[in-house]
Amino acid sequence: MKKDLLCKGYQPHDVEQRWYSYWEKEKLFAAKEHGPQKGYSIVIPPPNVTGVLHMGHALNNTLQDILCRYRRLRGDNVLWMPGTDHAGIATQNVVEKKLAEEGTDRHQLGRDKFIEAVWQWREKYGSAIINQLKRLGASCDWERERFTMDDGLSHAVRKVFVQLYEEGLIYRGNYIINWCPRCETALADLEVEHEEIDGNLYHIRYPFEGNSAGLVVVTTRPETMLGDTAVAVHPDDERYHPLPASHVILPLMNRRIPVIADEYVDVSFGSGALKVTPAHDPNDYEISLRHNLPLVKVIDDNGRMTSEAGRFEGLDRFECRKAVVKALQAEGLLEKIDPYRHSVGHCYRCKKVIEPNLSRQWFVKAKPLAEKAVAAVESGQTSIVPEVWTATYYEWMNNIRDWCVSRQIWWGHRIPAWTCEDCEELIVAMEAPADCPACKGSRLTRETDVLDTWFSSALWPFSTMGWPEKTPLLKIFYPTSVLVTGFDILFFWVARMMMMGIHFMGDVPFKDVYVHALVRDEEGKKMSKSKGNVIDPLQVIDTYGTDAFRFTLAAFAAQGRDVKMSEKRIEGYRHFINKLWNAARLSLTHIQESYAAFEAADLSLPDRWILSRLHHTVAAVETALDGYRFNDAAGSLYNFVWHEFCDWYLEAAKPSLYGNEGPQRKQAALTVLWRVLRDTLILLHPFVPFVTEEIWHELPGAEGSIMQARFPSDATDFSRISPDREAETEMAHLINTITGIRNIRGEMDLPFSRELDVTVQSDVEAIRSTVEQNSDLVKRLARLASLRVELPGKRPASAATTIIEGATVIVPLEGIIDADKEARRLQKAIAKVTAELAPVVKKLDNEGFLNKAPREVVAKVRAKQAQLNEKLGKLETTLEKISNLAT
RNA sequence: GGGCGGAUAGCUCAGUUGGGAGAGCGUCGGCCUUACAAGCCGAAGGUCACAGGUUCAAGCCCUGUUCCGCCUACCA
Repeated sequence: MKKDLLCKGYQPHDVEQRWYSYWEKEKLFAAKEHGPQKGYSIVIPPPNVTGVLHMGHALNNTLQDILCRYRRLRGDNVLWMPGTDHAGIATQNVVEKKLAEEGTDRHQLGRDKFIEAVWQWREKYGSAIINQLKRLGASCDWERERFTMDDGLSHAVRKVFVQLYEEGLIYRGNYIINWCPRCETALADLEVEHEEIDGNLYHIRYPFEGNSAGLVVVTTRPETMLGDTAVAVHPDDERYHPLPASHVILPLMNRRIPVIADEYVDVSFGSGALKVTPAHDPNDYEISLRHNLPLVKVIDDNGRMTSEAGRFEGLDRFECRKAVVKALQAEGLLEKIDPYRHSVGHCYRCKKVIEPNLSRQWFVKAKPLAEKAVAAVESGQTSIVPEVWTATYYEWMNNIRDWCVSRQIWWGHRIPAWTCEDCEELIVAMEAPADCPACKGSRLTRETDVLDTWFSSALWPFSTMGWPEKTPLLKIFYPTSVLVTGFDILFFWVARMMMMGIHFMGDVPFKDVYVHALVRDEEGKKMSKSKGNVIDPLQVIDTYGTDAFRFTLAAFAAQGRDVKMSEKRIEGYRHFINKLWNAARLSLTHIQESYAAFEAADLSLPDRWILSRLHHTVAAVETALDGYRFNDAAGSLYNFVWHEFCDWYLEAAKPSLYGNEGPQRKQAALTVLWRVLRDTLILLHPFVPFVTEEIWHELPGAEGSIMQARFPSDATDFSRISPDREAETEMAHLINTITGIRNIRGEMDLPFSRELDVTVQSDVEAIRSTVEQNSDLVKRLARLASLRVELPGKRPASAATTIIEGATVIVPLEGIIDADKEARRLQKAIAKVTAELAPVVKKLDNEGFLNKAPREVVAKVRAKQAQLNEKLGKLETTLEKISNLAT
């Protein structure tokens, strides 16, 4: 026995480090670029370079790793493509914060220097999350690690941009977009988080010219009134028939603005009169186009009031709101303020209130791309699992709007567009043009905007594989086998990858999309730093070990339900790892070599039984993983290892293993034990890679890494293990007998140290012979002095009795048992059987059931009735006997 | 406003074509039985949210209600 396994408890720390470096050194994660094997590929959802590993990453990457390790065991050529995302806004924010601490900012540095600083930051901190993924055991092909800003991917981004522009699928224009005054950039609609906020509805009177009456408009953002260029009413609104006046005077600004009629106005809201601020509201902007209204921009890109805001110039937008309200009150034009709960958009990066703002931006025309992406799912080229998400996917895709892809930040892929200073020609090209193709002028200025981060990640499945080159990787691994992701980025990322993949590769980016749940805290709340309910995966790994953590994640990853995580649950699965460890310790004290084949004739009933159970477990794990039912796979393994292998098989096999039954039996038991342990380790390896690798190297005959093993059902010797129904039935008889005796022990307070004499009576030949042939086993596991097996007949009056299927277990306890107590025990059992019998009888009394239910169902219920009746009869007889003794 | 999901044992949750209500943790009782006290053996505990319907049969299918949660939306 090796020294590592002397430890009574599994110690994960050095084990994890040791084997991870071994795997890397041996290049066991590497995908092959040629060879006969089937390709299986996953691209990692690239974490932000600024990121630190959180529970979401842990779940996401554990599931991917399980799939990759499983497919390797199945003999596939696996590519798990790793990498990180440059995360434009997030990274820029981090570096800007750092600059602020150093007393400078990006404007002082200038664009080039700033970008250099970001790259430096990335060199220094960008690999943090990669190392954290390694601690999780992630078996990515690290030598292929990519970054969305590296040369190859940047080239792909430019290529895609230029082609889309040339195809008319990218355009530039002035529109109202979501502007974050904090980040000083435009955002896509998706990047705005709406939140219900308690605000106010301000009713403001706009007087007519030379007439104080005027119209009342309502708004939640009074500061925008400074930019109003009209008031609109609905053309069918009779209250305003005919229009009361052609113009009103905009308060505070004393601007004369028209009253117009537009069908957009909702007559039921407020007074039915709508203030129109074209530069700061998307709907108002649309109205302004229809009526040729001027645009007045009163809020600048920093959220401060512009010179167009008159005396409010320079005020912050929220300060201005207060000032405007105060000024209106002073002039008696503020009719009232009602509390009003409404939804307000916030920046998904910095959480500040976004401002709809008019500016010139670049857009992707999404509709034509989305249509094909919808068709691909409808036709089944890509399946979304669980299926409920397909509806959400369709819903969004079918209502998709153009995607604003330009960002006014510095860190990102700079848009490959140039404007000619002389003739204003717009040139979009892969490389900087030498001169203007229209006027031959040489004064060209490059677009300063960069692209949305999600633009480059939309290309991830093919850009990481070397596109636009025709690489072997693309040939073997595109489309990828599955994308594993959380539903929170279904639109941000998955949908856009679908669009880009289909458009540029002519094929979907993945065959399956497995959408997993979110990890929440134990109360079901989203984990967040501000709530303080965050569990740090790295700390969990330190405390409980990676394997325990991974198994917990897998066991709770049921489809369609969030994972509620608590340390207590992880602790429970640590016990499981330890159980496995100790089962291996026991096994390895006996196993001396690899035992290739077993002689069927030498196998005991428990031997045959555990091999049969192993067969079923292999099938269950396979089915579960093929259907992304990780919790089912984990559950099957947990039950097999703990309750079948440890609780029954190992206990049953001990005498054989210790040689008490002769060398032949010992050899047979060792052969089975070796085989079951080996296959169990392989089955478990995708879930708990470290402990299985550690044990593997102690297992005689196990060559190399467990990663190179073959999955049991694919192994050439697996056919010798087959389901054995006879063994399962016979073993059930033994388990029933032993459990029956233990039950009596427990309920009659008979300590384990007290050996009992037991009689088993049965009129079923098969049961009698099974129990008889395995009487040593029953005696040992039930702790008996003697065991008699006989036909039903006489029995001692003073005894405790348990009725099991097909037999009666009798524990004579002359002078020791309490007759009253036994009577109560029997009465309880009778009550239980009676309760079970009721619905069965009811069914059989029902003619409809007898006529219409399938024959086998009726037969099953009849058998159940017979069995329960027999049990009930026996219990009643026994009770009668004992009652005669009771006082 | 639109859409989706959830409600099963004290807690957290499984339950895949409708035919036996399950697990883990917790609780209670008993065990130092030569791998494991991070353990072993046993027990208790549920009108499957509520009200109807379909069916011979409903946790599962249909309708409605209540309570949570999430996504989505340009009514100021």
